[in-house]
Amino acid sequence: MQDLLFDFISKYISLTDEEKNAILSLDIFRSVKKGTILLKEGQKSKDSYFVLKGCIRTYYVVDSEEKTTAFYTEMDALTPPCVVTQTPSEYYISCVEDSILTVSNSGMEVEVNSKFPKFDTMCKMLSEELLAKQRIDFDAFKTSTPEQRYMNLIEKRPDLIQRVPQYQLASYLGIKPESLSRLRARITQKK
Amino acid sequence: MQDLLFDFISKYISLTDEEKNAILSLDIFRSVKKGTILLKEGQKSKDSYFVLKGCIRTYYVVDSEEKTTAFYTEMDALTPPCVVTQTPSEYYISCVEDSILTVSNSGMEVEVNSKFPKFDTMCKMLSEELLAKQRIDFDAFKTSTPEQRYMNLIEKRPDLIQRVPQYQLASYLGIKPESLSRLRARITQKK
DNA sequence: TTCATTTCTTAACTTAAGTGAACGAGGTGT
DNA sequence: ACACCTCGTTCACTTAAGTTAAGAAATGAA
Repeated sequence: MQDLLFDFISKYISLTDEEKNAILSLDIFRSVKKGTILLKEGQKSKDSYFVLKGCIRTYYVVDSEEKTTAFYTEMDALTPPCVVTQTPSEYYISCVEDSILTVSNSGMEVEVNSKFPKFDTMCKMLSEELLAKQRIDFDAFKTSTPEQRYMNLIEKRPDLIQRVPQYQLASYLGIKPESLSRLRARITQKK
Repeated sequence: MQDLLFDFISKYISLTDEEKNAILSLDIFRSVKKGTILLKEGQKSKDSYFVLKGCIRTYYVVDSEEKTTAFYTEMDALTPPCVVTQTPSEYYISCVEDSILTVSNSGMEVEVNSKFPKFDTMCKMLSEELLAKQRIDFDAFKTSTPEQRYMNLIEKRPDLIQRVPQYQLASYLGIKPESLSRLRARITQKK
């Protein structure tokens, strides 16, 4: 399981065995059950996550209704905005499936970064890459209809449609579950 | 005008006079006329922008129709995704108003970063902050209606409504100009 | 200023999403 | 087996956005 993490890191920087051991000694691997809530609205947190296996989601509760805004699956990294801004969280994070994650707090990051400066370089590369990716996603969302967004999802992340409940997918697409249901019926009709 | 840039930088790191001079010697300040196109679809580019004064926008052309996805105004930084991914640009960048920008290419960044490592630290902080901010914006967009998005815009960036044409605002809000017109009429009605 | 072009608004009509309600399938726990 | 609950689908109805077209207002250039 560690190898998944090191393979990921190796796309950005190369690590010596010493550095790998330093990371392993931090004891950051966590196994979490489906349904576990990792972060609640209003909580403060310094934890960042990296998904080795499984799926976690972020959602807001508005008028006692869940609004799912993102899914993080294998090899996805998540640093909640509240960690960056040092304010209480606006949203929840919960496990969609039984998952294996790494959980690292910002204190650990500072420590590792001061020992191994190239770690800082990786963080910079990673966040620049994620910023660009997220920009592309946001733009695609803005410029397309719910139906196009769904088609795009089938193309880009077909696994999500299988592993995630419809009502969570619906708000991820910016619509209500009933609309997603109709939209799906419309599409199968066309074919 | 330089002071605006240095004030911005001072929020992240402190610069010596030597460092400031190194930046100034790069000759990165540019004055651009309204309507100037800074980047075209299909072009490759290594340029990042920082807006000192004025406003620039990014837009896609889909079915010969402009789809504006973002506005960058005073103290906003923009590194186009194509610079990060090293692929041809998917979108255009153009000047909404006569503007003063800094334009820096990734080569210059590498050079400055190797001389002054703390510059790297700033880039990391900045992109992490922007990633978090953009995540918040994206989530707010997904979880709200066009009308709520417009109200949110009045609240958060009232200047945009004054300085940007309606048809550009419309696609920024994910709707057609006619819908924005109706939506506005609906709101003034209510009051 | 005048003319031409672009931008914004209005209107009528079409299409799709929101809403409220009902139903059935599948799962859970007792 | 039973009741219970969640989830997905369907329906009828409402509301708002997309579309097409026309005209008014603003802008910019000659």
